[in-house]
Amino acid sequence: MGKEITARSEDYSQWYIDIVKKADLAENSDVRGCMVIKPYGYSIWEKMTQALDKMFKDTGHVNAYFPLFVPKSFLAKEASHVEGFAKECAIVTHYRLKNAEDGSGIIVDPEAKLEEELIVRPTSETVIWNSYKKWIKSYRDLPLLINQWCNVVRWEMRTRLFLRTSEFLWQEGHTAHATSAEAVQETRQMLDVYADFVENFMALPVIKGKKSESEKFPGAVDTYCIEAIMQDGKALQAGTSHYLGQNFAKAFDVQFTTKEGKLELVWGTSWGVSTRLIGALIMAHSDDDGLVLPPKLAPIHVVIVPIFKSEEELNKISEKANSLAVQLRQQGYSVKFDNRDTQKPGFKFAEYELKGVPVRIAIGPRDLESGTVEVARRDTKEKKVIRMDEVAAVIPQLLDEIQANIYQKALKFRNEQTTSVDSFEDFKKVLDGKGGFILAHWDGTAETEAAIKEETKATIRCIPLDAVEENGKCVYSGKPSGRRVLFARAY
RNA sequence: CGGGGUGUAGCGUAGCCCGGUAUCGCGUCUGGUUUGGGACCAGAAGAUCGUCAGUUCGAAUCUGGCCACCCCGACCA
Repeated sequence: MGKEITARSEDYSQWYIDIVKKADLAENSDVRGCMVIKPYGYSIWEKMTQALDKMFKDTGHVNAYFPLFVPKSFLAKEASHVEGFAKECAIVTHYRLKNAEDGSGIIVDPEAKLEEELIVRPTSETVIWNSYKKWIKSYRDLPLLINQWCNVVRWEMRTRLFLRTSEFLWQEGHTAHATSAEAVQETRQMLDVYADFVENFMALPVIKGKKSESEKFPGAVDTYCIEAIMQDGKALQAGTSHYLGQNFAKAFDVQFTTKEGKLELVWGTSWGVSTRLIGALIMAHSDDDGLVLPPKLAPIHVVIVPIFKSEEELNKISEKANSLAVQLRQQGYSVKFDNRDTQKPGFKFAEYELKGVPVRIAIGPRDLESGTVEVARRDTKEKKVIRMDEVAAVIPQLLDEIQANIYQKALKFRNEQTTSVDSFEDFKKVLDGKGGFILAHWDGTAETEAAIKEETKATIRCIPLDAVEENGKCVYSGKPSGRRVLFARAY
């Protein structure tokens, strides 16, 4: 770890990059704005995708795959959608290279210009709704509940590992329904699925809410989101679920025949989460010794580190370690026995702490004599010696405890970092002081929202779904407001 | 695209003001001693100093062009 750089220091962003690199999760690619996700980082993504995919299937969705390329004309069909993405598109204009006539190397063959340019998908609404037009004819074809795991490209000006890269991995659900009510319900259901995942797997509390008009997804009628808080007090949008109304059905002319024989436009939703969640996981839980992974997403639950002087000693320890590993694996845990003789135990301890492995078991000569092991937990750094025959019973309990503890710690932090303010003075004071979430009254206008953003860099993260109705005055304009909304500076 | 900055070994850097073929740390390799919290000692390998041109007997250092990257803004999961 950097000497003076800590989870709360001003150089938080450097601290974050340090953790990503030292835990061996990812690195910047030589390709502009792109990221190489290394095996350990990818294994965390796999844990996430497995859990999410199961949740999607459990709510009736199926997976499919649609093309990477979006014809320019598709994108243009929904006016606000193009407008929203136009500034960050990668565009394919040619389909062939050739040797330059002057021998200067390989060039784009000017004769191989595409009739119509292809956009590398920034999101797939348009390609998918183009298919839906062909697939949906009758009420019997609805609802259509499809998810796709893929990569998308958004040509961002400035990028940051996991949080914002030109290309990223994600999941995008696209559904079509016969009624508005059903589509709204789907939108809300998937928001709940995301909140459930982030809270129960990532151990990160979130606030569910609705985006303001200016923050909503281009092409959506309503955008719902979950907002989490990071250790530096900034907010991070962890997932979004959009109610599309009939916007894309109109744009792609997707109509169905109702039971009554009438022709109607279908109602849509879309929802997604990305590899950004890995960034959230790091920024929410890591400490100055590295990553802290919640057990439910840890690629390795338990690492066993032998402490030995001779090969003979290692053999004796291996026997015990392997039998422990077998027991734990039978219970469904992922166990690594690190018997390398090229690194010392102290080095291994530090390395697995960097990687956030929740539980470490050390076995040395002393333990062989007394029939014990040393168990250390990553979240609190506590160590205790237990009998070897207790391991199979103690570890599952300990992992559950760690999962719960990490969540509680994050929840406590979130609560401490949430402040209600009633004046713009306090608003600015809190923002520049402790930061975090601010609950304040807002008059509901885009002008006020923009003015606050201009003056403070804080944005309306969401209008919380559980906001209590209370009469108040907008902190900026003094006009009446019926509820508090959530402000913060955000990633 | 505006404002600022930086390019020196696999990584991080010193040297640049005031020209004389490059410093230190990490890592790597070899040998030995070590091994219950990131080992130590000794040795070795590894850099046409981003790039092109200019000034000069001589350029990492001075001058100019180009390229790349980073930071701050605008944009964003």
